[in-house]
Amino acid sequence: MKKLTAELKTLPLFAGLTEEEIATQSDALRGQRSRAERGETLLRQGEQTERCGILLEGVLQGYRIEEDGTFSVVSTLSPGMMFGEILMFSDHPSPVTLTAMTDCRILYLGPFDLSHTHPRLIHNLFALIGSEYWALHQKIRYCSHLSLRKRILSYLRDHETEAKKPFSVPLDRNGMAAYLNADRSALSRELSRMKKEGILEYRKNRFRLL
Amino acid sequence: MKKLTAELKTLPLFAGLTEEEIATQSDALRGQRSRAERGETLLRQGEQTERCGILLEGVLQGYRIEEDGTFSVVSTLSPGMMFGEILMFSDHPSPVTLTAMTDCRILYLGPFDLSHTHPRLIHNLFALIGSEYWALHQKIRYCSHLSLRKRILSYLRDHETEAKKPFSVPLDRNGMAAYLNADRSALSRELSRMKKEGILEYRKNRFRLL
DNA sequence: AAAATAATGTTGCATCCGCAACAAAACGGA
DNA sequence: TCCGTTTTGTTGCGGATGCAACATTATTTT
Repeated sequence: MKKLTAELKTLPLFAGLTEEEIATQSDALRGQRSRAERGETLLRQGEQTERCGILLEGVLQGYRIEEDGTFSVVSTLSPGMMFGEILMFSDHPSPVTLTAMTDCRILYLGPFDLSHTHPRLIHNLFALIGSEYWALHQKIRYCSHLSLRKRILSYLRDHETEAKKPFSVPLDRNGMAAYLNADRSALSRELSRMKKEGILEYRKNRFRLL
Repeated sequence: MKKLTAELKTLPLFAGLTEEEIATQSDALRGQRSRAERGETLLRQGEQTERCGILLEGVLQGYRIEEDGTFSVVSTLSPGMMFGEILMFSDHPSPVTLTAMTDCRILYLGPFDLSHTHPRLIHNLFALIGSEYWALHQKIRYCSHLSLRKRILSYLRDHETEAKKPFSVPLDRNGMAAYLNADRSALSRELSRMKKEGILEYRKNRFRLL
C-alpha cells in the first residue's frame, strides 16, 4: 500500500494529506488504477459519470464534434490533472469527448461520499476545478479576438515561458486550428506570414516570439 | 431569522437542507445580504476573492476586456446563480468582470470552513459549479462555428423553449455580438439577411425561429 | 413634448480567411 | 531504404465579415 500511495502523494488532489490519510481516502473513494492506449476514448460527449479520473501519465485531449461536423479542441490534460470531477456532482452530460493522445495511466475515483471525504481533499478538488475553469477561460480569451493573428499571438504569448525563448505548444496544427477556431490552412498561412514579417520563428510545435 | 431563511430555502445552494440547517450554515458562512445598483461592478477581472455571492434578484453580466480593447461577454447570471464560488478555493484571479445590469440583491457567503460545512451544501456547491462550467461550454460551442450564421443559429436554438415559439435572449445586440465573437454591425446584417430569407423573425431581443 | 442619449439597422469597402485542391516534408513501419 | 501515411505548407478564389460612417428607431431625461 505504501508503494501505491507513494505516487499519489505528489498529486495535487492529495496535497496536504498524510500517506495514512491518502490510503484511507483513496480506499474509501474506490481508487482504481487503469490504463488507456493512445487513441482510446475515456469519456464521450453526452455521457454522464459518477466518478472522476486523475491522469497519472500521458496526455489527454478534450474536444467536441457538433452535429454539422464542426470539430473543436477544448482542453489538453497533462499528468496530475483531473477529468469528470465537475460532472460527477452535476446532472449535466459531458460537453466534451476525452481521448488519449498517448498511452496513459489513470487513477479513477468515486463515487464520492462527501460526508466521509477529508475536508482538505475537498478543498483540493475545488482548487483543481478552479484550474480547469481557468483553462477554459484561456480558450475563451484567445478566441475573443476577431482576427486570427491576434488569436494566434495571444495563444502563443501565454505559452511563452520567457521572453524570446523558444517554447513548445501541446497541439499540432490541426489541434491548434481547432482550438483557436480557425481553418487549418488559414492558420498555416498566417503563421508563415508572421514568420516572413519577422514576428516569430517556428518549426512544428516549437515556437519563438521575437 | 425564520424570515431570512425563507428566501434561502428556494436557492439551489441550500436545496435539501432544513431551515434549521440553513440558518446554522449561512450563519457559519457569515452570510451577508447586500445590494448593488445597476452599473455597479461586483468583481473585477484579475481580482481574487475568498467569498462567493448568490444573486437573489437582478441580472449580472460577466465580461472581459483585453489589453487591446477587445470586449467579450462571457456569462449572464440570473437569480439563484452564484459567482466567485470557483475562485474562492483557487489562487487564480478572476477571469471576468462582473457588473450589475439591473439593480440587484446579493447574498455573500464565506470564507468557507469546509470541515464545518454541511456535506449536502458542498454537494450543491459542486452542482452549481457544474452549471457554471456548462454555461461556459455553451459559449464555446456556439463560438466553435466558423461562420457567423451558424454561431447565431446555435445560440438562438439553445434559447428556443419550444419549436417555432417566440423567445427572448438575455443580451442586447452589443452583448450578443460580444458573446458570439462578432462585430455588432455584422451581426445586425446577418440577422436581417436571415429575416429576409424567412429563417427567423425578431424584434429587439425577442426572436422566433421558423 | 422636446431634446438628448442609447440601441439598432444599413451600406460601401477592403481584406481576411474559409474552402478546396495540391505540393512538400516528416514520420513510421516493413 | 523504400513506401505508405500523416502532417504541414502553399495557393487561387470568392464570399463572409470587420470596420467605419451614417440613418433610423427606441428609450430616457428634463
